[in-house]
Amino acid sequence: MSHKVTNQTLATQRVRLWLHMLKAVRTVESALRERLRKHFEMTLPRFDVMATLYAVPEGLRMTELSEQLVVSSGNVTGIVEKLVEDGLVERQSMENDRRAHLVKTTDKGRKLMEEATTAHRAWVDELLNEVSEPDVARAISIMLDIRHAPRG
Amino acid sequence: MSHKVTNQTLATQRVRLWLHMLKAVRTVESALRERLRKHFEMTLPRFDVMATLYAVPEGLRMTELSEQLVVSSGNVTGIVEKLVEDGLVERQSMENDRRAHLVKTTDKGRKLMEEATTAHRAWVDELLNEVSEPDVARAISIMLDIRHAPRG
DNA sequence: GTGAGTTGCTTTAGATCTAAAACAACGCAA
DNA sequence: TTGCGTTGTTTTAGATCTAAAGCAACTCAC
Repeated sequence: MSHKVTNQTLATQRVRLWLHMLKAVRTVESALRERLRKHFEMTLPRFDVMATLYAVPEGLRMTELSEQLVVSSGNVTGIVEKLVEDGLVERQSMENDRRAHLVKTTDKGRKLMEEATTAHRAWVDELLNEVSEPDVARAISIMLDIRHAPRG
Repeated sequence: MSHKVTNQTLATQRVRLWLHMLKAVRTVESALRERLRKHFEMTLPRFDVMATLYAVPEGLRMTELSEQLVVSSGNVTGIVEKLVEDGLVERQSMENDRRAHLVKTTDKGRKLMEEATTAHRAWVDELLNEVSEPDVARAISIMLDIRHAPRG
């Protein structure tokens, strides 16, 4: 049955892809982490939160942050706490729902991210330098396919 | 200058790709973590180490493990320690280099991984189900490009 | 209105992680 | 051989992370 054989091979290839995705992500993360620490004395998770907030001046709720970043809500609580201590973000209670908090960057935070996002963009461009424009588009589409696959 | 504009757009697209890669990886990791815990009472990092060792019966040194998995050596020390406690792997001192240790799966570990790798393969196949065969090949190639990019 | 279920977030316990220091073993030039 | 830089791992301190429990606020059918 060539059908079965084909599927098995495809499954094997998908596992291979998965492992390569993991390695690629960890390699890039490692490079970004090192540079963020060196140039901005900032950790990668904190930058990720800051960058997400920097892109949305109105601010985001904790839940929205954790969904955007695909991390647990408890995790976001801790990171935001540190960022508040550093004066980079501020939390506001929401009038229509007293359980929720709106998190937004402070002036200090925006000032920092003005430089940090520029550097980050350049670093990512450099780290993904080998990926051509058509491949970038194709890869984005594939990553979206993966994320939106029907979950059993 | 169309050259500059083109490059800026490409840089922006590369950042977008990077963010999509992160989300895709975290989404798949999350699904795998949940299933590993449910079906095998095992964490993802421990499975990753086990799977790497399971593929190499002769065993691997700590450094080789950390390079394969793209994690710090200190991290591997901790994970392997837990796996030894669980009787899933064993450490042997190497005769030609007394600093190094060879880590290999035990019978118990191989027995477990016999089932676990099968399930894992099926899960990954399901989670990446939307990715066609040509796209899988393309994506693998792109991931390799990223990992082997010249590092500044 | 009110009680049950849901939601938004924090807390807790415990497992990863990294960076950097510490150490012992190695290798090799002088 | 002896000194010294390198290598392989572990240790340490501290920052993330997740899962799950805990809590308060919200919703909505009754």
